[in-house]
Amino acid sequence: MEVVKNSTNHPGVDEIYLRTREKMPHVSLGTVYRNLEQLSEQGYVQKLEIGNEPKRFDPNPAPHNHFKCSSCGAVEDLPFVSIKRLQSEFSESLRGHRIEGYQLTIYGLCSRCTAEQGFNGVSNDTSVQDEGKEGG
Amino acid sequence: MEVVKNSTNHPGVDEIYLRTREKMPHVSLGTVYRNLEQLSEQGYVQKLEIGNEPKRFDPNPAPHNHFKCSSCGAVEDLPFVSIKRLQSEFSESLRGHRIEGYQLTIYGLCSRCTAEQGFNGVSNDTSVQDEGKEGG
DNA sequence: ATAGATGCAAAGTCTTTGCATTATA
DNA sequence: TATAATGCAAAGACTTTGCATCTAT
Repeated sequence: MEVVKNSTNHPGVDEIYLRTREKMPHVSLGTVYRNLEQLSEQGYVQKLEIGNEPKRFDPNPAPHNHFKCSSCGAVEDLPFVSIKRLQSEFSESLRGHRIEGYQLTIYGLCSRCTAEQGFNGVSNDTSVQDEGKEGG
Repeated sequence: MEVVKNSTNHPGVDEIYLRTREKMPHVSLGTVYRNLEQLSEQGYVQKLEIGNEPKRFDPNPAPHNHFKCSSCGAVEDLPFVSIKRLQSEFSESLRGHRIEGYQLTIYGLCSRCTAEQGFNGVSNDTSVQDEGKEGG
């Protein structure tokens, strides 16, 4: 089972199921769910919950962040940001709280989709919307 | 319908359904889902997708972040962080990407639960785990 | 033989949808 | 009357679970 997750990017259960069946043609969905759950509990893989999409699994169990392309759907890894830094960002709001972790997903177009859609060649440092705009 | 969301914190569909029924005893779940969907599309409320929990709705439609208490389940609001700042954090990884938005949820114990559980009186600036530890 | 893993399908949770009915302009 | 919203229940997507069977010790 573990080989399946080590071989791909951020597959969903359905993809893992199909890939597993290529090697074990009569494996069942239930088994895939059960094993994936177990593997993530044991820290071999990381369960990803992005929006309300079906779960994905990340072969990298270390905490890190993600970028989700809203065009092609690809999920990329982003580095982990120090919780201390995060906390200083929200120090007023989080006074008295005990922070255990966080989940950050940035949405947008990946570099390939950005290029394809040809937004006047904008790139990372000019394409950012002004904050407070894109939520409404 | 809108009064329901303005009256509470971050209710789930089930809670909104129950509250609505107090005033409109024969409203149906389907109607609640339909109207909530519509209200969030129109920007009156904000749809919240935290982990793989059932959807919640936030009366505040402006983009902002959230803190989820892993003990009592409460969801608190956190201020919005400039996308520009976020981006500078990940400038290397996001080169060429077009950023549209992000979703950040911090997990932990809210101040009430922290106090109740009495973790040696730790507070916001000493309770943080060292980064890279809490994920496994 | 025993303990655990698996296949299969049923069940569960949350959400969406079809359609006749009801309310509103 | 025409248009849109609603109730109700069925259906849908994703996930979990029960149980008999199979595997490995």
